[in-house]
Amino acid sequence: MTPPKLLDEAALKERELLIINSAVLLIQKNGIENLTMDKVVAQVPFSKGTVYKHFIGKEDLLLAISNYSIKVLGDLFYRAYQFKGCARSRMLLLNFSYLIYAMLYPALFQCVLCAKSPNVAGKSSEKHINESEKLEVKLMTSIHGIVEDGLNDNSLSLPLNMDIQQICFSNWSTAFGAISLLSGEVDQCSGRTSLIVERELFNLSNLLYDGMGWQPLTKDSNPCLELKSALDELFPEELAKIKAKGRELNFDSFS
Amino acid sequence: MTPPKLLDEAALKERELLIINSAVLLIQKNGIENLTMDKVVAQVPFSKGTVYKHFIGKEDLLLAISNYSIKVLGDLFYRAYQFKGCARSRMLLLNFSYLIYAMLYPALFQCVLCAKSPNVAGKSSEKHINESEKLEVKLMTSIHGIVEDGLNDNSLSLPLNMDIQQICFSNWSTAFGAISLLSGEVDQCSGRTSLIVERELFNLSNLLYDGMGWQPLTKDSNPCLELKSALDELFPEELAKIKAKGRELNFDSFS
DNA sequence: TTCGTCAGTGACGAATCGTCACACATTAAA
DNA sequence: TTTAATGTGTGACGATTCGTCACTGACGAA
Repeated sequence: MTPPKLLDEAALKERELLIINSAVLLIQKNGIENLTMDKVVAQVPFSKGTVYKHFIGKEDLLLAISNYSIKVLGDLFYRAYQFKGCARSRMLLLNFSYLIYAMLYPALFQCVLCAKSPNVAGKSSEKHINESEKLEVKLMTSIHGIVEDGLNDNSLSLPLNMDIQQICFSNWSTAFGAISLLSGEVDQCSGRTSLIVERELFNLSNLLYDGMGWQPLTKDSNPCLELKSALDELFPEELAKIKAKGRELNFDSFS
Repeated sequence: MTPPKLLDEAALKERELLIINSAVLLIQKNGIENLTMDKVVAQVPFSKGTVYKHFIGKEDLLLAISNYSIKVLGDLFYRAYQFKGCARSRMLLLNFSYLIYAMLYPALFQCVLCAKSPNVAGKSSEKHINESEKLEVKLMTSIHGIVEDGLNDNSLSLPLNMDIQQICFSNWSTAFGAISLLSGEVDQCSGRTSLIVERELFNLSNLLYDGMGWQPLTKDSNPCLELKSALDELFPEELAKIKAKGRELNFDSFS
């Protein structure tokens, strides 16, 4: 009479990942707006009913993809956090890991943006929403850690009326604004042709840190070269993949 | 044999605006994702075919709504640009006019974000795309003007390796990042509850201006109070409307 | 009056969504 | 082994939505 559990947890997870990966491939090929549950089902060795067992709807699948993306980004952030060097340099490095992520996985980046919209979050399952919140906390952990390192080595002091969380948010929203406005493939703003995302992110981050009074411990000759070599050391594979896509991080324009 | 033009331009424009307004009302009620051409047609004294004469598809309508929104925002920006006071204060004021816009017309704000996505831009008519580009130039004009005022009165000097356009973009993306991350009605990030959008926008903008070395000409005692009174003077109706919605700009938390 | 042109119509096919009645598999008890 | 109960998987189905297109009617010119 005991209700039998026929499926083990691991198989379910694996299947979920398979569905997510198939959906990501479809998004990369057709664009996120043309993602169709029917197409996903066609790509996958399960029927529609089974897919809907995992995701209560299209939006729920989208949120799950977003969560998967945030895991990927969280890994990049953590690597930046763990890198050698002074806190300010690592924070800049972290922002550039965000840019690398946006350039390398534009479809994933877009999924995260879409998942933020209330129409998606409102139609998703509690399970995936909770997971989303946990993942974002983890994402913030790396930023938080770097800020605390900066506070501890006295290179950074909290500005008036600001706490650590606000500092973290400042950095996050700055990077988010620059990257989301500039990383789109379509030139959205006219006259924006002269804006180069890596250069603006570099300048904007440094303006922000200067505004905070965040001092680099190493009075290095060229912070741009320092960033470049750190990126080469920390993200060699990612940079190679970006190069393979024909889009290269270019630091020559602002030496 | 001459083909008769039976419809005058003005009537067409008026009808287009009627369709747009009906669509905006529907978005406010049902959310942007549930906007349906059928529903729009039902709200409007025209048939589907006529609506499709004006907009080649749903995305084209969305872009048209976005353009309409940018006009509204452009007006707010221009009022901030024309206001009295030093350049830095007016730039801060402009950023807050952006926040007022996002709070007052969340549906419009969301439409602009959506219209940025390639799937919308890719399916829109040349006519609306061109209009979009022109409008964004106009939007940037106010920002550009304030920066030039700052340069002219020597309160601001261009940072190393940055031109006016990059300064403009810095301010724009900073405001965009903070507002788009925090103005959502859903608390998206966990732990974000302690972040207050008006406070973070204030702090972030000032950090940026400090980083640029942008000096306020008036050594006023309290820049926050100065902003508050400027907003009261420049946007009394808008602030009243926001109050009527139950959401008030609160400056008490960071006096 | 007759014809040509154009604004306007709404029924239609295609595509998509999510559901549900049913079929199959596995285990426990008889 | 048989039977019952429950978990798992299926894909046909109705409901929506999209954008089109053959048709109607109004108006002016010949």
